[in-house]
Amino acid sequence: MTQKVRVRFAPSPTGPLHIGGVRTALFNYLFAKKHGGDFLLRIEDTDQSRYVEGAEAYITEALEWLQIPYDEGPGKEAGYGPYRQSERKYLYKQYADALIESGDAYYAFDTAEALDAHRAAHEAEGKTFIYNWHNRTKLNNSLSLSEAEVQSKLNAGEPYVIRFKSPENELLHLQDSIRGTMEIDSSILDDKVLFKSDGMPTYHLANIVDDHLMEITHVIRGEEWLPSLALHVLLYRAFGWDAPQFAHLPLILKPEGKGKLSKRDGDKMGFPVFPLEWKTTEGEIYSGYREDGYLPGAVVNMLAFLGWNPGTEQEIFNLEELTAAFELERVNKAGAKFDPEKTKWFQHHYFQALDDAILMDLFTGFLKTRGITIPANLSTIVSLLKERATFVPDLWEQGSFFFEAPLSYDEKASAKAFKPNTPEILSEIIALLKSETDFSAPNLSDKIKGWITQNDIGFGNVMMPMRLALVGEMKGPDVFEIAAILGKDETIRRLEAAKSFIA
RNA sequence: GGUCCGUUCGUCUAGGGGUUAGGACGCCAGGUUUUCAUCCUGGUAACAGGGGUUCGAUUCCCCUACGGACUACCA
Repeated sequence: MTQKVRVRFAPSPTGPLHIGGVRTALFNYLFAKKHGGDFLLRIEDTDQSRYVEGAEAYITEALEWLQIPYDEGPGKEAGYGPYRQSERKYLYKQYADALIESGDAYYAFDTAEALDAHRAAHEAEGKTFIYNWHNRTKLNNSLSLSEAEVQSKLNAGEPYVIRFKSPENELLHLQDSIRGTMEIDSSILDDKVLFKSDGMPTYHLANIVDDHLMEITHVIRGEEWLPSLALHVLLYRAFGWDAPQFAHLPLILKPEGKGKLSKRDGDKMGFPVFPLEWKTTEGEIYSGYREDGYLPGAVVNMLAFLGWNPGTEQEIFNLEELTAAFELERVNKAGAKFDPEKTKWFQHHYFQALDDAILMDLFTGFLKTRGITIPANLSTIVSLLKERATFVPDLWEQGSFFFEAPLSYDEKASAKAFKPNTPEILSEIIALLKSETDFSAPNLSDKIKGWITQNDIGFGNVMMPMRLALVGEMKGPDVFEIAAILGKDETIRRLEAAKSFIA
């Protein structure tokens, strides 16, 4: 029987979702959609002390912005909810109890201080303290204590945790869709806490129980979970449940130096590591791709290629194409250094592909916040500027002179372009323009170029001063296009201004 | 320290027992644009090291080095 594919993205609401988490969500989404399955969002908030206000809203907003919606999750109940572990709290204890019943888990009464002391003592001898078969009978738990003692502690309300009794001396064969088979000796495993003294399950228990109850078929998560895979597989076995298929995604590393990409790298190195901007309660701001002007399609495309590739030479993929091409088997094993430059390249591509009407709206919004009056020929201006831009503000950067006359002239350029005879040339150009009734770019081009050739003045002596007069720098679209957009009066005004500047 | 995972141009990667080791980003050069950017063309640049196995290893195996993750009553 083939089960319907069901995958989940299970973040912890401890802060903004970073790019690595977004990629995990994306791969889950792609895998689900590729196989006609469901993509669920589950909030893993079993650690109340780390709960951050607004983090969950951030997660859903980010997924929405990137257009990778979940089929089930908070607010989208589908019979498997609730989807926040804090709201499922009542569920977990019985499963922990069942494990005690079957002998796969036990009560432990060791205090945090006692455990710390053990760790310190071991460390002093250069050894590592592991709570498992080799010392659990010497510690304070239901394996070392008599039944009566355990019962009296329980009755007395003494705090306890429930630990998994990991097997000794067993060679485990673990399967991973990306890494193949791995062998682990169960003797090195420690007896992880499944149920905390505060009445909440740990990640390990809640995760397995929920994945089972929610009928998850494939667990696609970050490589940082690889070391707990053995525990999880053992847990499924202890419950007598079929384990889902696992896939551990490679890490995303920082662009330079060592280590995985972290919160602070972004703003330190000048690129966002978060999809959306995030403000901490302390007032710190972490920049986000959305606020920095990136298009969601570009971010998705970039993320998809971090650790995955289609095996062809195609690099530009929209969400539908990604869905069709995505295969877990083509995900890499090695961690990938994040490259902000490549992200810009994707952004440039998507920006160029942006619908002109949408771009007009975006740019209009930008101009309004600057208090610039919107000219009637804005669409012509945008079409001239678009290919020079990667972000909306670039349009302004590249073409502010369409809206404001230059206040100064680029020093190097003016030293080169403005010569003693320039005022004289400008005067003649002005005279020529004054008599012109057709102020279209092609006509202007014909007339002025004709005049230059006729008088044998040299193009550089006319074109450069003209550009400088109109733009202020040596940049921008064709001068005649600029003049046409500026119109007769403004063009002449700027040429006059340049003339008097030189004189 | 222990356990596990990994290692192809600077970066993302394709490939896989016999290849001129392919593409993309970046960078450099040329062309277009009498400016700038875009764009086009070309160039630069890699199989971590050492042992095996093999007629032949970048590809398979082992070791070393390096990188990373994990090692909480966090996820």
